[in-house]
Amino acid sequence: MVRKTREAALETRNALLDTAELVFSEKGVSATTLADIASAAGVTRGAIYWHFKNKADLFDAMCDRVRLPLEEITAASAEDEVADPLAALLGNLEYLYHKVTTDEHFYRVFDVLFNKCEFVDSLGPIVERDTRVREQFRLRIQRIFSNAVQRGLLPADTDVALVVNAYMAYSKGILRNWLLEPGAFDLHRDGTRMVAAFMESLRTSDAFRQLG
Amino acid sequence: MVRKTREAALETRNALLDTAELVFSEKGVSATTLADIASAAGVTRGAIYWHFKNKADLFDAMCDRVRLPLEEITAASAEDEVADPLAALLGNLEYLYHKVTTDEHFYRVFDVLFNKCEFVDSLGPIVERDTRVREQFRLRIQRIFSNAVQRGLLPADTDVALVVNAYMAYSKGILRNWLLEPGAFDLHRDGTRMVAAFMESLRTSDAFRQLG
DNA sequence: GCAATCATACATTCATGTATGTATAATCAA
DNA sequence: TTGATTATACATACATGAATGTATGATTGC
Repeated sequence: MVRKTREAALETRNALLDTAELVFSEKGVSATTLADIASAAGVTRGAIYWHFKNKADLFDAMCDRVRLPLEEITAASAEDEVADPLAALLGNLEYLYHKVTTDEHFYRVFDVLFNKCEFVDSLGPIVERDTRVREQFRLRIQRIFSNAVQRGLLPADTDVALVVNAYMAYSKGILRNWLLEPGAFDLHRDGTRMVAAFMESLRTSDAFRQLG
Repeated sequence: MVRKTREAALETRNALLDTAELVFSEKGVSATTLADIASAAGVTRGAIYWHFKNKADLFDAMCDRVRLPLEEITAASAEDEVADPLAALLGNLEYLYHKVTTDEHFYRVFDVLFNKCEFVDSLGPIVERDTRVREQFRLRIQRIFSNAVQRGLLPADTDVALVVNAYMAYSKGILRNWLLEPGAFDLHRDGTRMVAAFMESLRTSDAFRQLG
């Protein structure tokens, strides 16, 4: 019983990635063996080694299925020309929160990335790319808030660097805590409320002004 | 060359825990072998198996050196009798941020706990206890904010549950992001500013009021 | 016929746990 | 005080299992 059509091969590849999400989420990345994934997917390790180089490569491919559509979304949001950059940023985040709550792939992959794997060099070039992605993300957020200051949406003496770090910590912390306890609150509704309050406080609170 | 005095034995035990912090932080918990820790500490695995049952037990003891003094601090803050519970909470968090930036043990253990280990059952009863600690923590935060509402420090229609989740996500996200990039901002100064702005926004923002 | 898509079999490495050895400190008897 | 005894604090050696990577085999589409 050996599948041969290219369609069927892609099917098993996707099934392997689906299963990897599940097993990684349950047992953690480093604790799961390739035999675990293979048996859970109803195949043997031979199938895995045919489609992927090793566990790191499989992990990488699993992340790509989430990262690629996510990059399209954030890239699609025209950053400089938009009238209200803060509202656009909040809208993007709201979409992410919505995606994580409704798309099981997003949910599991983020769960694995945040709580079920160790960000050390053993994962190969994954950590490096994550660092680069984070730098890109930081620059993008920085531009958005600077843009908001220039447009008068935020006070002129806003401490943009502080705001950027606060936003990254808050938005990520909300997602991360929800993944740990999905029943604690409604990520889409309440997460958006939290960040909306944060956006509001940028205008009202003196704590975000530059230190004299 | 075999040490024998109880003093020397405690010395090697502490040295093992110190080394475990370093190696765990560098290679991740599951990727480090007991031989790694032993050789880095200048002993053999025999020393580890004498002082600890296995890697999970060693990990547990490493966490205890941080958890125990931390519990003393939070327990020492009288919760119900304090005049301004929000200020006391902020003070506690500021102390934690201060500790993490100045005490290398706190820094490394939190780094390991947040970014260098997988919270799965393979760590034994550690995950269960972490869940219990989180529940206790949630209850404590809940009491603090409810107390603040009753004392009129926060609006009467404050959505306490939402505030609790927001505080936990924010305060933890700040710490976690700083651990990933310690150079991004000053945790003690800026982290406190961020949470102070959050506390302020609880009074001013409508987003934290209960939904009609 | 060949090449793709797996399954199977095998060799290697490696971490763990335990068993044993050993030298010294602590304890105690005389 | 001293010598013998015992438990301590490790080091060393060994057995086991398990995961990996690869090599090879088998089957089928093209």
